[in-house]
Amino acid sequence: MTTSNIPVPSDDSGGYDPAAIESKWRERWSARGTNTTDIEGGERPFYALMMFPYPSAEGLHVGNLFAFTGNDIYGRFHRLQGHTVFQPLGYDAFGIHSENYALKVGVHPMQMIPRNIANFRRQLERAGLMVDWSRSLDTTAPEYYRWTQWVFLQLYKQGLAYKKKGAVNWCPSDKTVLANEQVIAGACERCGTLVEQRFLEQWFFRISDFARRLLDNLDALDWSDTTKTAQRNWIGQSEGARVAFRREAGDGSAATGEAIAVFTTRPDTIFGATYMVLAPEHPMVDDLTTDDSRAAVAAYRDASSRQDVVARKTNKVKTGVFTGSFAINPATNQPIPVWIADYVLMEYGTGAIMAVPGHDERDYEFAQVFGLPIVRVVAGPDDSATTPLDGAFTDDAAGRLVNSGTFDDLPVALAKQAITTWLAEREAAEPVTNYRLHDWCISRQRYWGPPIPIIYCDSCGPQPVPEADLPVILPDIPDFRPDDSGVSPLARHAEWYHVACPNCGKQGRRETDVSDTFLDSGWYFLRYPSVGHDTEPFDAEITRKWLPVDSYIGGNEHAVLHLLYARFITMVLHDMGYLHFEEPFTRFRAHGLIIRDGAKMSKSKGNVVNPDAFIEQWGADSFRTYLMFLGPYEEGGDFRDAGISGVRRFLERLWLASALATEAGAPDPAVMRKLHQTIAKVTHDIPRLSYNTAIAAMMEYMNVLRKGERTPHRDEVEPMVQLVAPFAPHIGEELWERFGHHVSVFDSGWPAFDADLARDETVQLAVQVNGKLRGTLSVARDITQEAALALALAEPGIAKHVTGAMRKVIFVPGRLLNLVV
RNA sequence: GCGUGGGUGGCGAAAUGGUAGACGCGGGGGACUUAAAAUCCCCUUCGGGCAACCGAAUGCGGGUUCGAGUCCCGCCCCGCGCACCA
Repeated sequence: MTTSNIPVPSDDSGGYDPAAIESKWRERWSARGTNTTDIEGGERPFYALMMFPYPSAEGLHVGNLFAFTGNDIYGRFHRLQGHTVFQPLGYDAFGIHSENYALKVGVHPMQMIPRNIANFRRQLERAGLMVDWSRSLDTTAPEYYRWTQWVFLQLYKQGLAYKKKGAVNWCPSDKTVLANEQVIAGACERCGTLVEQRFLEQWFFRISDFARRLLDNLDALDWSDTTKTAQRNWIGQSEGARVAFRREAGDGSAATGEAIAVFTTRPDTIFGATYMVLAPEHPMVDDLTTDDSRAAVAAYRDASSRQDVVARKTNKVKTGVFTGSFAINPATNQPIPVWIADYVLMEYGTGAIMAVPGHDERDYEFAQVFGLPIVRVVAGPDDSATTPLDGAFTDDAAGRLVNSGTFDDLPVALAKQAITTWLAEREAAEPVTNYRLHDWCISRQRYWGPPIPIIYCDSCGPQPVPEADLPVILPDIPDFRPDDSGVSPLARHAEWYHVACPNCGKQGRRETDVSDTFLDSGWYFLRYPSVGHDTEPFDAEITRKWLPVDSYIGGNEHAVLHLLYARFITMVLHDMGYLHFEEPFTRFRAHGLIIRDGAKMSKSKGNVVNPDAFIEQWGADSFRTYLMFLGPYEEGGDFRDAGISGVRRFLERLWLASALATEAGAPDPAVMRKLHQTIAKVTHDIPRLSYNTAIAAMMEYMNVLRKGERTPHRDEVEPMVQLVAPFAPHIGEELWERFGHHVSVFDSGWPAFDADLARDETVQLAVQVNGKLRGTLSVARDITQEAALALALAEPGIAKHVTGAMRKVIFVPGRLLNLVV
């Protein structure tokens, strides 16, 4: 029993019992359909999307709840502002995570995933999220992946899906394809064997065709700059030139026939290109290799193919071999040797480079190892043409050309253009924009994913599965373990694998690869509002009303790939006329990470927060509010178990104040002033996701409210219930009901801010002398400089610091007075 | 290496160029209680002082400004991402 200076109500309506009111409101919301969105009729639609979770067997992670709660507050706030808010949540349940876990514990994913989802659903419901569960989805359900396959077929139709050989990680001991995350420091995570590259025929999407658009559209999006920058870097645009190096004919002159194309961002350094390097996999290598070099080249290519695709270490010593052939430098007309080396990547540019050891660090290292000539063609401010190089000189901003014929003395920036133009006139170069972005490999030689809807026919070639035949059901096979064939386990199931060719009817074979999980998540936001429409992936009218997504919140780990893929899919569907927008997420914010007691949470450390236990002990409302209070939402925070008690105390005080609130008398103007200042602060902070400061402001208000031995007035408390509701929805509903309302607090509107009520009549004016604080004055808000100055000088504590004549007075009305002496 | 976000009390953190440390945890003291828990009140950046007060302080060194945690230049350290991208 409380013995506070606030008297206990005589008709004690009971203390705050989170367990009781939370289960009450869970049932109410479900029975009343409070969280079900009126998709067709709702006005001012607002689509508040959060990244869907992978339903792990361990259950909901506190990081998931942190993310979802932040989104929930944002969505509930918009609902209170009068929007019809749609806040769906589903499960990203296909993929390597589930499959690996299933393999480890020996439970089939088709049994495991539904169990996990049921557990997630239970935990999510306890968290009090305003999720419309009638429109959930599960990427592993045939009614969902039917349309994932449909998306693949649309790209195929557009010529944006194609097959080519691509590198995969191969463990020679386990004889299986490994995902990149299963390769640790170049070795198989299971057995430790060094991983090799293998080249398999795989499906790719031509996302690189969209590089320019994906880059340019970023400017107009309301995304955080860090996310935009991450995308820009990933797309990796660079301006440069494609330069053709003709092969040397044997007599020092250029041969006719196919030239070697290189991409360079430094055409200005071409006079310093003293050799060339091709990637070991470059298609011209065979042709360029002379008989004398054939054995060495073959050995080198073999060795480099054995390297894993993931971890090519930066600081290793450069290796390579001479092909025996020469090419002609189009600037100097001199023959230069053609080498192969694995520091040149086939995937970037043309797979071949002109090597300028004087001005590129990698080329310099290589030239040092193999004794190749190093020529200076750019001089810094203190260098001459003959200043020796003791490393690559790469400071191009300060450089001028030397040893470059008629281009000597030109600054680097001008020389880039001049030399490109000069070479172009001689048909040896053209300016090009190159992108780092590669095409998206969507093939997975795995079981747990949507089968790629293609049928191979010996007569007709690859044929798309007709849309009417979708979905291509993933069969329930007991042995889903990958084997040493290098193809998906699906290939072992003849009854599934053999199928009639949709074109000629003869026996064909199904594609046995499944698609990347990123394809599942590349379009799911289009599906949510149309869940239940079984004849189409998304309904045109609903999509026009609800999309693009108004607000998207998710983890930084998806800031690059997932968002890029989703943008790409959206762009393609837009171009095909299915969508009226080409950018799916109008606004995106990444939330931070939760750590615990200063360390990352991990099972091995045993410091993983179990949300169930905390909700059990403290209630979901306290747990949610604490998660939002422990740090800035976009940065994350440090979970300390003891910290939650402060938030719980805050909610207890609100409960008590509501129970005591009276309608007798009038509200206190000073309290009302603070209330309206709090309304302003919370209204300002929520859209900025500054939840921690919004909560702090509400706590501050509660501290003001309970000062003095007075019974709070209803008008002082009731709006607080609305402010708190997005954070602590159950107590929000309960107190709102106890104030006599019969509709949900979330349909009650947001408390109105009254600037007149909020205005302070007196302010604390800081008085500085030479910028040092020497006192404060309690003065009228609109005091003049003269009056403030007089008051300040009348204070002995201030006046004593004014030792000489005042040279200057700085006055910031209502804030500060600075006397400069 | 490149990119990116940070560095503020014992701890989590606040601060449109204008009173650094709001709010909360923890700690100390007190009230209530037979007692404890809960609750309430006061104190809590550091140094000096009985105190009024004085001085120092936002990773380090400079600069701009009447005034800098905030802006500029040069460093150091930590987290995250990418990693030979020509």
